[in-house]
Amino acid sequence: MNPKNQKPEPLACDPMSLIAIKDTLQLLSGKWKIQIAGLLFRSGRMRFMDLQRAIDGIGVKMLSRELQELEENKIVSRTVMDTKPVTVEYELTAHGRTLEGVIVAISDWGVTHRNHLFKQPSV
Amino acid sequence: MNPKNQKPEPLACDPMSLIAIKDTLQLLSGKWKIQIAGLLFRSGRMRFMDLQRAIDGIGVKMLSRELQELEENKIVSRTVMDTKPVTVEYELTAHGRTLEGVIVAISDWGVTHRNHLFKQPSV
DNA sequence: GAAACTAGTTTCCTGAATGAAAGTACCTGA
DNA sequence: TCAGGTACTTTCATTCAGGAAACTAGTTTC
Repeated sequence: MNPKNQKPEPLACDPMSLIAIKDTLQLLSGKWKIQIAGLLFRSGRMRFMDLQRAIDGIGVKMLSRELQELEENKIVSRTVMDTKPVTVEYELTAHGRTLEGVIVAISDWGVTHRNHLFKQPSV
Repeated sequence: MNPKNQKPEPLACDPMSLIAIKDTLQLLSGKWKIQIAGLLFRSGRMRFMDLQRAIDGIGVKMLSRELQELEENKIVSRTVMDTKPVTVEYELTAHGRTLEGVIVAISDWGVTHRNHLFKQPSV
């Protein structure tokens, strides 16, 4: 009945913190969400096109989609401005701003350990 | 010559911190690396099968591959023990332990904001 | 009326990520 | 010698993330 290969029961020790990590990662999944949040954290409100210009390599589709998901999860708020032509501004919600610790930790680690990254490149 | 759709030049303001975020995320990319690092951070040395048992849902292939990538990037060390049958132990390197801030920030945020997660579920 | 700006959505496509299962290899105890 | 444990690797299949380009839609400027 048991297949030959390993299919272990999870250990009783599945610590809360592992589940918490999983939750957070799921919320911030994808290539761009943390970058978007980090940018909004530093820059405050930003418009759609400015976000695209600031985030190297992102296309409109992914930006649109990631913003939608962040909005659904109350990380980012979306405000349609009464301008001609309409512009839309995005910013972190109060809840989104609680990600400060995560954003700063990730950013700081990247800065500090740049030399060590990716098998210690010749940079 | 310019296609009709938007393909903006990146803004001059492409802050160091955004690049740093990108770097860190690339290093920790994939579904499992941060979970693995978080587990090793809490538990110290662990063997292959114990890691699999502790991480809900991971299969042998992914565990093997993620560990290899973490090892290549000097986050995790791999030690073959002189036992019968051979066992292999993994632990964070000194460099891997500098991820503490990242791991703790992500874990803490998940714990604190569990109620807010995923559109404020009925949990 | 054509071009260009705003902010998207939709369609189509590709490559990467992931997973299940089987195979490799070695050793131990019944 | 056969089941079962260790630790993987390989193969095959599938799903999904991501990207390019076209398209919608309203407004403004030339």
